[in-house]
Amino acid sequence: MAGKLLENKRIKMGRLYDAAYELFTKKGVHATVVDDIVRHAGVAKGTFYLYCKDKYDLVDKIILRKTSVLLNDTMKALERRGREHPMTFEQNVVFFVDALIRAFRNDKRFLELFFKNLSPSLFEQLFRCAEFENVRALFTRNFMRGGGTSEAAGQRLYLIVCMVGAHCYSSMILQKPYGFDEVSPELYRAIRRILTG
Amino acid sequence: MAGKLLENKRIKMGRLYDAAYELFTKKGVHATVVDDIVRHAGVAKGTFYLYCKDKYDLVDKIILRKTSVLLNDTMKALERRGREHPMTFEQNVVFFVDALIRAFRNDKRFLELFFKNLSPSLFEQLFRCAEFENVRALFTRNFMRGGGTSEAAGQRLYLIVCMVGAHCYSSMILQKPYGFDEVSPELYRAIRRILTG
Amino acid sequence: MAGKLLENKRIKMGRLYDAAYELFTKKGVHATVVDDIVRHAGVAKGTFYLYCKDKYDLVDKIILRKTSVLLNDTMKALERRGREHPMTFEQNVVFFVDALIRAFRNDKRFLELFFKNLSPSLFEQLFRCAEFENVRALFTRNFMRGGGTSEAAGQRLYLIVCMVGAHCYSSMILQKPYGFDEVSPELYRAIRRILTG
Amino acid sequence: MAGKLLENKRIKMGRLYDAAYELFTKKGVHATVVDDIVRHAGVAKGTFYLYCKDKYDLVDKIILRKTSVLLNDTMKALERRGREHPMTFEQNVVFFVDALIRAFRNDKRFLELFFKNLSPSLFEQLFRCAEFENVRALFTRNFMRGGGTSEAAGQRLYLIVCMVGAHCYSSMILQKPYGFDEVSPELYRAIRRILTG
DNA sequence: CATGAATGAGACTTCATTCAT
DNA sequence: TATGAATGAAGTCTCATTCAT
Repeated sequence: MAGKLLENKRIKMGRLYDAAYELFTKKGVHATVVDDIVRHAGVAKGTFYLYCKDKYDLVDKIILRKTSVLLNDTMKALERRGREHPMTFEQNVVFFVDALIRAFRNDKRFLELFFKNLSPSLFEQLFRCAEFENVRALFTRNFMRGGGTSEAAGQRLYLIVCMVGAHCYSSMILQKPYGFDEVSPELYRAIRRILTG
Repeated sequence: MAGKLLENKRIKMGRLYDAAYELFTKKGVHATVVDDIVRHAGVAKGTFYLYCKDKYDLVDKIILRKTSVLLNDTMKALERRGREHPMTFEQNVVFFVDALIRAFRNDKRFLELFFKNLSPSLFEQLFRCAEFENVRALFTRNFMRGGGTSEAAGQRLYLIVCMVGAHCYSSMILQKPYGFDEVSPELYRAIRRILTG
Repeated sequence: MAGKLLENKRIKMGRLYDAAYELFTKKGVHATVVDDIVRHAGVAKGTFYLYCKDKYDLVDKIILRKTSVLLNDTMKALERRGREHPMTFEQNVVFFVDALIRAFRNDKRFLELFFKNLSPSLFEQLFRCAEFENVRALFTRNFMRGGGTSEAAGQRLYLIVCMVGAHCYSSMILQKPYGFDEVSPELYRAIRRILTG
Repeated sequence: MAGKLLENKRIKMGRLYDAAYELFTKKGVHATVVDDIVRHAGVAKGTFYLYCKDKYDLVDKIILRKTSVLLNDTMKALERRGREHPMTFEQNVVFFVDALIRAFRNDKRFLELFFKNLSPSLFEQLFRCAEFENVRALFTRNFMRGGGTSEAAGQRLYLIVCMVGAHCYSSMILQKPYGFDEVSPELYRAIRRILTG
């Protein structure tokens, strides 16, 4: 019995997530009204509030889930690759950055949703999630093998993520002042220069 | 006469800008309603729509004006300083980055307003404004003196701005994963590494 | 259960209709604001828009309903009367005209609301409604018994309605150039002259 | 000097009348905003209120002027015709009705403006205007020559005007339930039947 | 007289949220 | 749990009218 109810609940949530994701990325969060979401999800309006505090809570939940999956997939790919060809820290970072860039290119609407809705509370949750912790641990381990400190590892990775993230957003969403590919040589050069020496 | 009317118009606009800026940065754009703005500005609601298409138009106008002023001030300071102590490209960039960081630190709420409301159309306008053009021209000139190409100059400066901007936002607004000062040594190191070699 | 909800819905609609009718006829449509209507009906503003597209949609709905009821009542009275005393076509028309005039006299404000808000779309709906069809059918039947064509029946009835309607409006609302009763002898004479011969 | 100023005033008024007439008949009175009128007339908004109490006052003025001109022209034509071929009362009425119908057919938008904006105050003014008085006097004179009373003359003419006016409005504007021409034979028959016997 | 920027009441509408069923 | 009608605060925007210039 309980299993059936729980299953039902998962289905409803899933329908809400999918409908909301579709609408948020297509029309933006502000322009998407709860009515749209429940109509597309095929549930009643009251049901929405059974599962989410409000519309913005749902945005956070969606970003969090999507991001976890993205990080997890990338980590798995990184490990698979690492087992076949042992990689340096630098190679690791480049592989990781490439994976993120590819993910964003394939889903620019998610890129936009992500950056437009970063809030302290969401950021907080992101940093607490297990997937993120795994990523950080891996890079720190690798970096320290090369003689660096754990702090430097984290910070350099962080600065690179800042640079790459902002560049993705700027070039893919705002489409100014450079196209993404145009800057690629200088971007990879900058990444290497930050990591080495 | 006409002078008085024009003066009056400038005053009204100014009051609207100031009130809106105060409210947008304090409560956020979404939570600020036009009624608040006009009440604080001491003008009638109709007057608001005499000057702006809507609330979001006013956000853009405010960011545009604030940014122009910021760039302009920084340029002037840079020139003043340059006349006293001739500087290399690297020193120029560091001076400029410092000025922006300082501005953001002094007004974190503007930092937040800025990054939360970057839209393609606003970005477009920013890049067309004269102040921005001046900045780009100066750096390109300086960089080329050191033997680099105009393209490399623009792109490196752009990547640095991406990195610094995202770091400011992340550390000052989201306050994760690092505090601003904590990362400073690595940040300046990264800037130098990107610019040189 | 559903019955209770449906019942509730009918009550809300009814309260809106009654409040709006009262206000429209008292202050005019233009001067009646939706806020007034919902305040008098004791429902929320949102509820108003649950039932009507806008204020003018409600005007149409009210006129349509009132008119249907009026026609229906008159038809029933006509039939009752006809069963007791078989009537000629002419007597039928006079009976009908009398009923309409009496209705308008008793509710001059409805008369005004009706004529001030006749629009092509409302007229269209009026002509499609079942009650109207019944009236037309009855008269045509009666008229043809006297040897006339269906076309002549409809058109003569129509011209009489034009004359009587305009006279009611003119004399009762505009109160110029004649009072209603003053013209009555000539009016009934004109009706008989149009119908006969 | 004074002449020049007066002349100027007449020009302004004329421009306002023309612009307003155009807009009122094209978009309706409600949808026409004072801004539209003054923009089309090429005068300032304040000027509008120098000449009219408000928008509805201007509607009345326009209808009054147009109607006077229409009545006047028709009277003149009637007299011209009467001098050539002496006419009976019945011929007079038919000539007059024909002229009105023709005028409405040529300018259906005026027909609509006229009937949608008949108000007690406007009606009052219409009946006081000299042109209207002339029409009434002429018909009464003619009718009394045939032995009728002045009252009957006025009332029969009035009932005919009611019938014809309502029929024009209904057939030309609402376009229901009959087209204008369809009913013409019955209409003229009804007019004759009302007038004679 | 002429102007048009400023006014501000108030129009219409939306939509997140609640709650009786 | 699930529903969806009802809510009403809050939203954006209009436009007739005024008044300082």
